[in-house]
Amino acid sequence: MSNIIFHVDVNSAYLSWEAVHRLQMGEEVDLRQIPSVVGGNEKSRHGIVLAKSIPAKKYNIQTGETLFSARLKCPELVVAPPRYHLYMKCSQEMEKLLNRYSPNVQFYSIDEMFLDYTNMEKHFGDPVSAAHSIKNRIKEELGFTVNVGIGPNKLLAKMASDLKKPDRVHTLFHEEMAAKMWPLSVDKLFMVGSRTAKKLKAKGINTIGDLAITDRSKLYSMLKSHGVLIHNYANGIENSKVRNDLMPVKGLGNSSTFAFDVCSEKEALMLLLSLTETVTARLRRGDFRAKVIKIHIKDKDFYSFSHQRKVATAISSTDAIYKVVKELFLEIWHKKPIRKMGVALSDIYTSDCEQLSFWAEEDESKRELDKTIDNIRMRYGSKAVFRSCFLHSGIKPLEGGVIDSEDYPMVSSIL
DNA sequence: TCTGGGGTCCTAGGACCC
DNA sequence: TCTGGGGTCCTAGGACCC
Repeated sequence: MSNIIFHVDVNSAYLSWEAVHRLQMGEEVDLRQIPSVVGGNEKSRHGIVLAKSIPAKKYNIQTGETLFSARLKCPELVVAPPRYHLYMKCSQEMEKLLNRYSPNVQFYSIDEMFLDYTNMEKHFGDPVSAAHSIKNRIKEELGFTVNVGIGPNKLLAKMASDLKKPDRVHTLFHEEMAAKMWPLSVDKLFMVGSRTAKKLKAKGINTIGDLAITDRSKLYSMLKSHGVLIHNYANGIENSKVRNDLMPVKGLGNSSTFAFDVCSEKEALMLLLSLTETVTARLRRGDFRAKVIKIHIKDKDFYSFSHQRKVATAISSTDAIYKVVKELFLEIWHKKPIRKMGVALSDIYTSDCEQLSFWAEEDESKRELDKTIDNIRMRYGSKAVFRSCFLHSGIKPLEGGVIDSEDYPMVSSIL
């Protein structure tokens, strides 16, 4: 008995959601019909394309490129600032709608979901009809279009949803691979990015079909385990389950690109403290502790480097983690102006299975204080309490995280 | 007014142990 | 005397995804 998996992919997600919202707000022009993008704030150095309309795509505007370069391609380009909270809401509404078609819906990303349609025919008909029903209901009830890909596993369903866009249903079963997937350029395959594609093409492997018939041992010697993975994918082999439970947290981090390069140690440390506050609050919110603390820095020339340390006991307090963050920073920073910094935590443990240790108690009183502060922030807002060192510093006490358009980070100088 | 943020997984190489 | 081999753990960096 074979599985039927759907992959639902919102067409130009951020841009579609922005367009729908603006129409609802009474705006006349539909962003989807004109060359437009959702893009970050250039003054705060977040000026990249986050999503593009289909007319913008005709100008060869790419997701991730700078707004500066996008405007060179299309001077009349309309740029809309992002509204992440709105997009989260749209995503949740779509998930709710999909849950009416199957109890097993996996939230894969803000704009992509898998739905296990196996054994659902008796309720909603054959897969293609059900997919059309889903697609059309999303359009009618929520106002945006999606592609639905249907396949025997998640990989082929995802590849199917990526075929022709927008507002389409495609199937991609094993017997259809030769016609629908193998002629595509190898970089269209999930998990073949630009680096791998370049290596493959250098060896004359240009299409997914070429990859499918390449000798596995050759791919292994070229790309190690990743070579075997993409060889399987090129042949439609993938068997992970659609899972609607939450994935266990492996690590979490927050980073920020600053509006100005940071040159002083004092300012850098304050920003790191601010990032530490943000990420540790998230850690504690999940009732987690971490053993590995990592910082990463991107300097003014875009050169990136990182430094990490594993501590003996899993910790979660702002102070204990910041102490390590500070050490790490002082060990690697060589005075070069900083564009971006991040703090990331991994090797995560849940508090309930804590191995009690003599040293863990050091963190206990701090943790109580943090808990109190976390609760105040949750109840009265993130600005209700903050460390006095941030007062008049020009630095946000909680740096990092997604930034909505009305909430620009403003880091000038502490002097 | 040029280049985001949040993730996961893998590998190379060094330290260290027996 | 002149250079093992296996194993684990750790760090830094890089690949990929959205």
